[in-house]
Amino acid sequence: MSKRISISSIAKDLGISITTVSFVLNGKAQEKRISDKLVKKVMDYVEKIDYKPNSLARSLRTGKSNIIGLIVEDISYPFFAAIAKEIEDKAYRNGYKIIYSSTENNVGKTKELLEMYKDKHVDGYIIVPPEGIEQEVNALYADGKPVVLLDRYLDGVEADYVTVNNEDSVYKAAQHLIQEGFKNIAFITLNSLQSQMQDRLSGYERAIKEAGLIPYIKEVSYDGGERTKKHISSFLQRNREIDSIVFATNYLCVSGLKAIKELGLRIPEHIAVVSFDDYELFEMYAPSITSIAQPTGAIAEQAINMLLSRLKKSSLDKKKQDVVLQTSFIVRESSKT
Amino acid sequence: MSKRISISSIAKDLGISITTVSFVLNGKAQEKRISDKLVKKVMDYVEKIDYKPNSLARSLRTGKSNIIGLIVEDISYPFFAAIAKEIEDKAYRNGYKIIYSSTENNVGKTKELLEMYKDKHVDGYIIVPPEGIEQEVNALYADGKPVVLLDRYLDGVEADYVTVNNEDSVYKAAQHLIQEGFKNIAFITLNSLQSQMQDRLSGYERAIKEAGLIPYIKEVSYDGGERTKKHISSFLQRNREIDSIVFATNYLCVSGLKAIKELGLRIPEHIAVVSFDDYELFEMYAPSITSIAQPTGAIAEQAINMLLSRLKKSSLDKKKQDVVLQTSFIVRESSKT
DNA sequence: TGTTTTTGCTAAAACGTTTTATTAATATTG
DNA sequence: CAATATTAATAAAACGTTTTAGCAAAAACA
Repeated sequence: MSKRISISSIAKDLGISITTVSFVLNGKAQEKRISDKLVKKVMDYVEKIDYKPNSLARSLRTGKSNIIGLIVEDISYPFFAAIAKEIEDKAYRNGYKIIYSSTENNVGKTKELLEMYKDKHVDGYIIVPPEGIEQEVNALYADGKPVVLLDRYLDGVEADYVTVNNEDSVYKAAQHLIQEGFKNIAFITLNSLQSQMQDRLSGYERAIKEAGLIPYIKEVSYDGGERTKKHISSFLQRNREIDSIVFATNYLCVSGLKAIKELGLRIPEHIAVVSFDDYELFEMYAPSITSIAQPTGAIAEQAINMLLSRLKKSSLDKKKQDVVLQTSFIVRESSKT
Repeated sequence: MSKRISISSIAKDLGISITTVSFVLNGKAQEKRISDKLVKKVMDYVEKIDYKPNSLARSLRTGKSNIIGLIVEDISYPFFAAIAKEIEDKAYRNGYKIIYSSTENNVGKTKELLEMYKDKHVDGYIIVPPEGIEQEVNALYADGKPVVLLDRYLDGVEADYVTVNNEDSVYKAAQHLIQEGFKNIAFITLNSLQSQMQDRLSGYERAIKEAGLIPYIKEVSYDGGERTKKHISSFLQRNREIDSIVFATNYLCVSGLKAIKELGLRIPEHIAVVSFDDYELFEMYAPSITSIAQPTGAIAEQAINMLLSRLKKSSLDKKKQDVVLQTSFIVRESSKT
């Protein structure tokens, strides 16, 4: 086993000082007036022995880790997995690595995660925030760590945001159903106070109100399957006049589709369906399901770009940015008369 | 801004030595014979000021980072996303964090990733290895870093493995089709030399040979959509006698389903379908698709357990372990006559 | 009592960098 | 020619830990 190679072993081998080696390695040769000859000597040697600086030592000294913390609700949801992929890819190309975690919308777990991330001296954060984490996020900001929030809004938090036009998207989706002639349009959503859910609900309510229709709102909790399906099923049975549904998320819609199938209802003849958040399944399903598609690529790109630019200039002075991206409405068979 | 709090500031505040504080903090008070009184004093103070050790400094000194590197093919594939979630969860509960990356089966990128991970002093690795990375993986092992390989096998590599019974699963799937009376059974796979793909192919070939049938093997490359579909489509058109297909992966099957639909063929009347790797879509599709389900939870759990146990005892002496988990065969409508 | 053991604690080195302050040598100026 | 400015390089401190080796006092022993 060869002796551990370090900046000081290089200095010794070359008969020069550690400082000089460090300057050369950090591209400060010009600024610090190291002679070209010496620069070349160092570079050649470093090349030859394939020296790689120890990033831990560097981080300890500089306080920068070149790590970005990514905190999403659940990395196994297609939406977040897709975003994670894009973010990782771009971060990697900029010399950053990603540490990720899933919050499962649990505030306690999220707080612990933030502790651990801080401890690892993460340089910046991309967070899909659960409710109740406002203080901690503000603390990060106060600590000079850039934060970009994703997917949802947090009141009274000084951070950059990337969201989509939730209200308007659902408004338009409901309008589409109205135009197609549906009269009793239901909205099935999570029992959650998260901003994106509230906004989607508002969009529905606005469209229904404008059209002078009766709102049918059902809030369910998502448990990954059976119970959610049951709740939707009994809701539909108790309100047989419902002729169409807007689902607030794609997994709720999947549960809904199962419920509808079990009830023996046909889409769209008996009941029309529109879902927020597109999903491969919706394209393939028979009938195919109309949906509101979020631009995952653009969301991820915006988020990582905003974070990287903050990291570059440590420009916490710049005013906070809100970016609202546009969804696209994909009309398929499930909503046409 | 309060002065940065460290082990030495604590020592100073308490009028004792750094060493003592460190010993107490690391639970070595007993061993090092620090008096109970002093231990309590330190602990109380640490509690009061909510001191958290700087993990960078600790890592620099100890060479341990408490970070696990997770390298998968593509974090946005449901299979890998599901595994990532489980691994992250368990690692987190054991005080480890996960850094992840996607290789996209690119050897060059993977090598770079391993460089970066080494640089970050990652303690252990869970890798879904692309072909051609054998040397680098062996180097990790030689370096004393535990490695667990996932999903596929690498010849001549000293590492723990977690895989599934690929050969046998496909053998049984083909047998199932044979028993259902299908005669011209095709196998559509990736043009890849990866072990899991080769094993799946072998299983198909064995079943076909045993039954004295003609093999129909089509290797395609996966491009995420259109071209793959076209290739499958033209393959089916050129071989109209084919009455059933086994797909080697779920995304190939999705492309296949699109091709089949476009050709106007009905499942299973005109053509039966079985896919490797279950997918939510298969359960919901009309007709529902028979599939070979991988136990993602068990795979992830095995992998992280094996890695954690190696990390605990740094027991590189222990012989390498191969764990082969069993898939389950889910018969649905697409393969029944 | 004098010697050895045990107890309780600590000094200082090491991990591998970055960066500030400084020095010595050379070049430029008045 | 002496004084000043520039060039080229370096010593040493700092980042915050862990850990080896050792020391002084108290206790146990002969």
